[in-house]
Amino acid sequence: MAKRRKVSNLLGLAVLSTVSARPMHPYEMASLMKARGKDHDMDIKWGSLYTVVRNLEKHGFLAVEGSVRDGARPERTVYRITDAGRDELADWVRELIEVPETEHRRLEAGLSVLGALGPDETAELLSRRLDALEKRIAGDRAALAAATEVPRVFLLEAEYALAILQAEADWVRAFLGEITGGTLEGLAMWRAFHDTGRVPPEIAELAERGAAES
Amino acid sequence: MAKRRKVSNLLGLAVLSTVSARPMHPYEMASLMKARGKDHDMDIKWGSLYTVVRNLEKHGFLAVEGSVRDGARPERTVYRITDAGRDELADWVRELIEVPETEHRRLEAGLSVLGALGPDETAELLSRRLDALEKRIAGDRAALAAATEVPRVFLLEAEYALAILQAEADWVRAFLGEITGGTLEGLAMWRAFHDTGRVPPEIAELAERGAAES
DNA sequence: CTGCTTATACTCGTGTGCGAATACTCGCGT
DNA sequence: ACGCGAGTATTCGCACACGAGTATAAGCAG
Repeated sequence: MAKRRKVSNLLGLAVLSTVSARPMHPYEMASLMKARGKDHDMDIKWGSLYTVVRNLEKHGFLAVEGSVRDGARPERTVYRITDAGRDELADWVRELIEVPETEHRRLEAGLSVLGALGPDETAELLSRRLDALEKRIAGDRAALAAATEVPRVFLLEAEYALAILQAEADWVRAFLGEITGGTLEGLAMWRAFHDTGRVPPEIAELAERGAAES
Repeated sequence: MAKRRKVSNLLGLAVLSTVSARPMHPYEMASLMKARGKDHDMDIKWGSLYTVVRNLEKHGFLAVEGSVRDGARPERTVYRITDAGRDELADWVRELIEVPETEHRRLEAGLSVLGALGPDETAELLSRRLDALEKRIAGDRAALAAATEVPRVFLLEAEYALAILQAEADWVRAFLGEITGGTLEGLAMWRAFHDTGRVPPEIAELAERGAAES
């Protein structure tokens, strides 16, 4: 059980990584993150940024370098990373890389309550999802291909995200095929349940047991 | 921009889906969810349960059916779903199925700050991750295969989760191969950066640009 | 040089997620 | 007949996330 982080918001990881280059003030961190596509994988919430920075400081991962007054601008507090901060950063990355998360995918949640929808509507929705997915995949793939001058080491996240997106699209396509093709086992039951609100009781019980794994 | 839900915690979705069968009190909902593998995809936080139920009630998706005193037990409040609740449930599922989420994967975050680790350590960590992933996949696959009496319609989430897990494992395996095989473009640079903390400045700039997609 | 927009830089307040504590009851072993 | 652990059912309170608001400065159009 990975010990709970003092600061658990992943924005904190991005902050640590960003200030590890040189001391800077919060707004600059955010700008830098935004400049590289960081906001793409992990969108930056302004409200959280300052809270997170303050917490990182409280736990000794950041220290106040000083504060700069630039003309009449509001005073900006400049932070630098501490040794503890570097350790935390490394340790955090290690955990993220080593331990496969128990992901909570939204589609998974949706699929688990599909009873609320009928098969026909589901098929319709899934086909829209598939369209969106395919557009996104095409766009991302093009962007990746266009970045020829950038060494691949810097594009790993994007490649990984693309692979997962692709797997999702494949799964959705296959499932959609089974609904429209009528080959899905239990399709009739699903339709009946949606129309009448009833499910054969012995089946209901099976469903309870069914998902209770390992 | 999918309109923000009044109650955004996905636990609320599970609650709505569970009480849609018949009125019940919060603890019973949780037990039911736990009984089917719901806690597997979406682990139930006791603290959140009562908050979420109260919020669902506040927004008119649940209504108090009454309260039952069973012997000397503390009084239990029984909730039933309202029409608005059924609408919300259906609408929510529609959104989850139709709209591909901007997922925030933890591995993605890790990969984006890999600079903090060297290639060798990364390879080591990834190979551990791969082991864990493969064990999990084997286990899930076996559980799925063992549930022959359960119609597939009830096992969709598990199948989907498995497909994604498999894609992750594949990607990790390929990436790991590139590190250990030395075929990863920019590997030398990565190693140099980790050892010396320096990166050729023109490359640094490229990296900034690189990830800034569409 | 005046008024508008956009960027800079941050603070505040609200809601809520959730760990931990509480308290009572039932069944089982001894 | 009694103590104890497991199950039942819920409350509390803190810390955190983050939307929305604030205020000033720079750029630029007319």
